[in-house]
Amino acid sequence: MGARRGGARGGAGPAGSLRAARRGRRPIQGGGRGPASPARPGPGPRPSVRPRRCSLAPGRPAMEAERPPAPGPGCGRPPPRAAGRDPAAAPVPVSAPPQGLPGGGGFAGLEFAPEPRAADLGASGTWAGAAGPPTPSAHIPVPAQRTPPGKARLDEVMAAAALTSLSTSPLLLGAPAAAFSTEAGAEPWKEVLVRPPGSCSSSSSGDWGWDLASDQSSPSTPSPPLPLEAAHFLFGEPAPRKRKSSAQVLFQCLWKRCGKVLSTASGMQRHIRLVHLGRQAEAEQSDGEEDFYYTELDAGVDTLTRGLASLSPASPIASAPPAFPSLELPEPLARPHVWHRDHAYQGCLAPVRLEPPPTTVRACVPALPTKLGANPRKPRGDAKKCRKVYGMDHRDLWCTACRWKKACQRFLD
DNA sequence: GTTGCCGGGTC
DNA sequence: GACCCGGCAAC
Repeated sequence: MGARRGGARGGAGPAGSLRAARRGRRPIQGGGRGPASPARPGPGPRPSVRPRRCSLAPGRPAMEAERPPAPGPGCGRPPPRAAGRDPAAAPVPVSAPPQGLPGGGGFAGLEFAPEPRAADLGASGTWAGAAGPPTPSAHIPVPAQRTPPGKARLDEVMAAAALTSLSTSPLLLGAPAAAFSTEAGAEPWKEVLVRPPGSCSSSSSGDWGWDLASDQSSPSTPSPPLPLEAAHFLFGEPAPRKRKSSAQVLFQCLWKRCGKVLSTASGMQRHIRLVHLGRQAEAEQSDGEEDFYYTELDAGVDTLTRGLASLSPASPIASAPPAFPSLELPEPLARPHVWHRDHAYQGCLAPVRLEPPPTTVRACVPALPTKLGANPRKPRGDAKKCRKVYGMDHRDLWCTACRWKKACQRFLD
């Protein structure tokens, strides 16, 4: 390290030479400093905005590795991996798992994936019974042997109930099948998240939501489709993990006594703008600086998630959310990760998400009264930073702020 | 010793 | 404003 610095500035002789030294270091910026910075696009001018890969989950694999076994009696299906090795399921052909949803968790533990694909499954004969065609069950062909015999009935009933409720849900009726297709090349979350910034202006088309706070007082609100997650809350069940690929990102308003949940960031911003900021929808271009307080409730679990409990009390973020009215998400779902776009560093915001360019989505709470000045220096976050995650060797993967030795913008605390 | 990042400098 | 880094404090 010292050597590096020495080269940089230590020999600072006359300004000219120093400047020359710096110039010489320029190409380094990408990583010349480190031993490797292979993938630099070119010697051209430094791009102000660099293509960023999705860094949602630097540690994701680990996360998946430690995914807990499917809990409880609700669905006694063993995890897919185990299924392959289960001697009882030995005769199952290799092509078996349509259940091969990674993580096996399915949507809130309800394994409806097989249902829309019943035809395919039938063709490939992958039903665990394997003895014959899918059983002419009342509603859906539930894999019989996947569960202990005693629980099969319960599963069937639950699956039927779930599907019944699902089939009546406007959301799901309207949702493309891709939303629940497995891999199929479709990444449904993209469709949800990567919406053209302007597209949200066309009425309230895609934005459904409900107001947690006002629900109790304003019965006129059309009851939204009950998300499975919510169903699990209501029923007091621990919500199993959602499938990652279908991770449904919700956005919850953090304004006091609001708690509104919307499905899109743009919708949430519009909600905040209209309801809380009192702006008209067209005002989004107004000053380019707006404060939104909302958090993302994401079923996708990543290592950045630490839950609300782990927020340091000194953290402004911790004090930001006024209240989560009644929404007590199980830890893996409550994702305090909030968006922050920083003008200065073009800090990475979580990739893959498009937001109205001129607005600033903030996690910090400049407008709310906070204990300012208590700590001149921000307490060090315990999140992994770019340096730690990517290492010095991949400095070009760091967020800009990290490269500039500023507060990391990618792994917010 | 390492790491995050503030403060301040250069361009 | 973008970029960079010395140096400090937290770990």
